[in-house]
Amino acid sequence: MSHHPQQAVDVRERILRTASELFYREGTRAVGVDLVVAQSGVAKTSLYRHFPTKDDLIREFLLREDEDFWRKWDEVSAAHPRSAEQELFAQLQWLGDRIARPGYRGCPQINIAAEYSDNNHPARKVAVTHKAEMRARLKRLAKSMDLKDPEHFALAMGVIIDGALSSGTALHQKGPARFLQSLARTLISAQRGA
Amino acid sequence: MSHHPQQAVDVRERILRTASELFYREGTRAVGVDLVVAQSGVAKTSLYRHFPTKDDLIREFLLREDEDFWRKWDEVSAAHPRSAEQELFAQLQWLGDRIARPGYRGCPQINIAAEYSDNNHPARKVAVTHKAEMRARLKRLAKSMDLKDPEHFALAMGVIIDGALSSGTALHQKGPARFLQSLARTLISAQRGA
DNA sequence: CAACAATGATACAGATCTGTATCGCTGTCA
DNA sequence: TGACAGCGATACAGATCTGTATCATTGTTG
Repeated sequence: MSHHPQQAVDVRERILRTASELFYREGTRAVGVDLVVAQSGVAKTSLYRHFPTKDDLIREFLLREDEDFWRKWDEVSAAHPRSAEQELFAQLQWLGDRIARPGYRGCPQINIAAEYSDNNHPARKVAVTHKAEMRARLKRLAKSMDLKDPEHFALAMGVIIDGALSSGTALHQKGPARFLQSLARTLISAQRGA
Repeated sequence: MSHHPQQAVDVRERILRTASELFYREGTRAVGVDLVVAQSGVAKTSLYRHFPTKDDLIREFLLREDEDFWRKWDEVSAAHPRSAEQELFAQLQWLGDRIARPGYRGCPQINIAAEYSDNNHPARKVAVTHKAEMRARLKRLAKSMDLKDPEHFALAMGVIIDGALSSGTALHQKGPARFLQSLARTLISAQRGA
């Protein structure tokens, strides 16, 4: 804690940042530790001092993604304390924007699940937890909106979000980003009307 | 053609079958050609005689997936000549069943896109074509159903299908399979009512 | 039977990948 | 000043991966 020299966290942080960018852009299996070392400008020894194995580094990469994702989510949530419906559309707004960004290359969690078939891979567990957290939050929002079946709404909305995130602009063209809110509107009115 | 000994197509077929199963189950980057050779019981030389590079083999794997997928689709389509709506629900039925199958490990096309970032990878092009074909067929169905905006329906339905296919039962539990038809019903009635 | 085409078996080249071992340097702090 | 912790640099071990070279074997076909 306070005994750690400042240099230490800088090196660790630089490695994780560089690795995260490369892992997301190229895929974790396509990026070797030597490339991470070269790009981050640290010694290979330092990488293995902070991350025992490459799998640990990959896991930390996904954990960082998780933190950033929910931090953003919480910010947006805090900005819409009145209406859960308004919050949902605001969440879908920045999700759509993210998908439409130039460097977007799919959902990190889904990509990891595609790269590693083993359910016991440490990074895969992080991915599973992420999706469960998403469903829990969607369910909470559905309850606040007084929808008839919050569980059903959360699962359906989760599928829609995954579909938009999964391939993004790569397999689809500009499509997914614009349809998130449209689909949510349809789902909501279906659970209100009749 | 008629000059080819029968053995030739058998060997090629055995290689492709084995590779396809391994590639889908473990991921293409996780499976080496040596494993394909060992599992299929052929000589390594034979593999490289029929497939110049591993990327070619991966591409053929996705092409085969494509063939099987649309053959199944066409069969179901032929079984429902009267109502486009009935056909759509039948298509979503077997898609849902496929997702719920024990060995299901995501959408092959999305998985390939996750594994290879290069847009010029031969297998990726097959994946992009596959998704475009899916949208085209959905749009045709939407037109037959006399929906207001077939293009919008096709894109939205495509996102939903991708979401259900992408992570399947791995990141979600039993969810996606059951919601395909439910979501389609909601979408359709939204484009009919009012 | 003889020519030939396809396969099998094996060894190997060359690259790449994860992880380790070793040593020297530097800044901190008692 | 002197012990020490963290980092950098380099070399390397050991495994794995794609792709090739070589040669024997088999089955078909004229």
